[in-house]
Amino acid sequence: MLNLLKVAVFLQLSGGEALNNNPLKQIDKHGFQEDLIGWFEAEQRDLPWRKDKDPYKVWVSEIMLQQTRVDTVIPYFHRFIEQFPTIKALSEAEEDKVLKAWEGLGYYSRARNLQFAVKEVHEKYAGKVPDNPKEISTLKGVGPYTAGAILSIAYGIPEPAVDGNVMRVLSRILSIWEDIAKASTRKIFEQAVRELISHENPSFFNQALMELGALICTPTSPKCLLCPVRDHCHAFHEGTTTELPIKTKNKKHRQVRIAAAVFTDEDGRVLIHKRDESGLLANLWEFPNIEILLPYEHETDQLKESMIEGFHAEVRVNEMIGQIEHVFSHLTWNINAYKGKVAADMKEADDLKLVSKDEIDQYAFSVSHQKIWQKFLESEV
DNA sequence: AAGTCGTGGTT
DNA sequence: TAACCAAGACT
Repeated sequence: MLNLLKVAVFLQLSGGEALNNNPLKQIDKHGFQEDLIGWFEAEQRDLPWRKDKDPYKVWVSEIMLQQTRVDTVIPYFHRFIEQFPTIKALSEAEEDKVLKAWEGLGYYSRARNLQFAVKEVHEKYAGKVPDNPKEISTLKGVGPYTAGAILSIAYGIPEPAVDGNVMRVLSRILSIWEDIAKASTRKIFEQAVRELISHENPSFFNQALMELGALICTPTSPKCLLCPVRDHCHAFHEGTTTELPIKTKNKKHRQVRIAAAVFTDEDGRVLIHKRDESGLLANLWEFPNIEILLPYEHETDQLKESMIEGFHAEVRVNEMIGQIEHVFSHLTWNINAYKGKVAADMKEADDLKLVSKDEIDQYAFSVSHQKIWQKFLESEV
């Protein structure tokens, strides 16, 4: 017999109005769950973090996947788990090794927060990842999404895991016109998931919503004709799939002018500097550089002066080796890269080293500084 | 609430 | 090609 029980999904909209003043969305909850999970069982991608339910591996994958594409994460995940296979292994690793394993993946505080939290699990929780919302949410780097993802996927606990996919998919299915760019909107979708989630298989339910968003219910040109739950989709029936979700656009970011130099000594060793422990590219290595303020004059002199003030390093700045544009999320670096010379007897420190060219690849650099190094190598040919 | 925090792929 | 986007968290 068909189960045509309709379940009212009450949405607590922003503004705190009473529930019965809000739009009421009706959906065949069990039919939706079956269609969604059935599709996921048949069509899910074979991904390395889906081979078992090890909470540590689920955790690592979820951190890596934050704002990062699956195809990008896969090779990083393989290498990371090979190098740090357990909570104990990551707990005991040097931070520089962890950052090196994360090199190129971006959002580097994720790596440091992950290791910090893993140490806490190792010491405070005897190496067992917490299996409840309260404790797991206290871990550094584990926010509402990641907490729900680990709890549901690794432990089968019916907690919402609302990411951008889930908000896009459910905004269409339930016809929710709230602005998903607002932080407060996530709660509306969490409440919707709490009412819709399968208690028999919360893991597949959550993963299926995200998989559907990645493969079918895409931001542009959703493949509605292939969608396993289009019969349940309000936007499909109303013809509004291309209008949802509502997402206000962000304003354009600022430009920052940078002068950087690869300084070598008489032995060909290269001067590198470790960045501050907070802020942009925290604790990564870099080639000495400064931000150039208006009126953009004498930048090589400014760089030389700052090397003396900052490091007591006497340097000479020579020819430009390249101009690099590097785009971050919220700003763009316009880098003028030079090469130069530094005295071999310069005083080194924990955050300032002279290393041979062959040793460079042992240090973790951002992609922006890898581009500078590339220009230097080209200039040496 | 809004800005910070990376990178590479897509449109 | 410039803008947008991708399994967010932190301040």
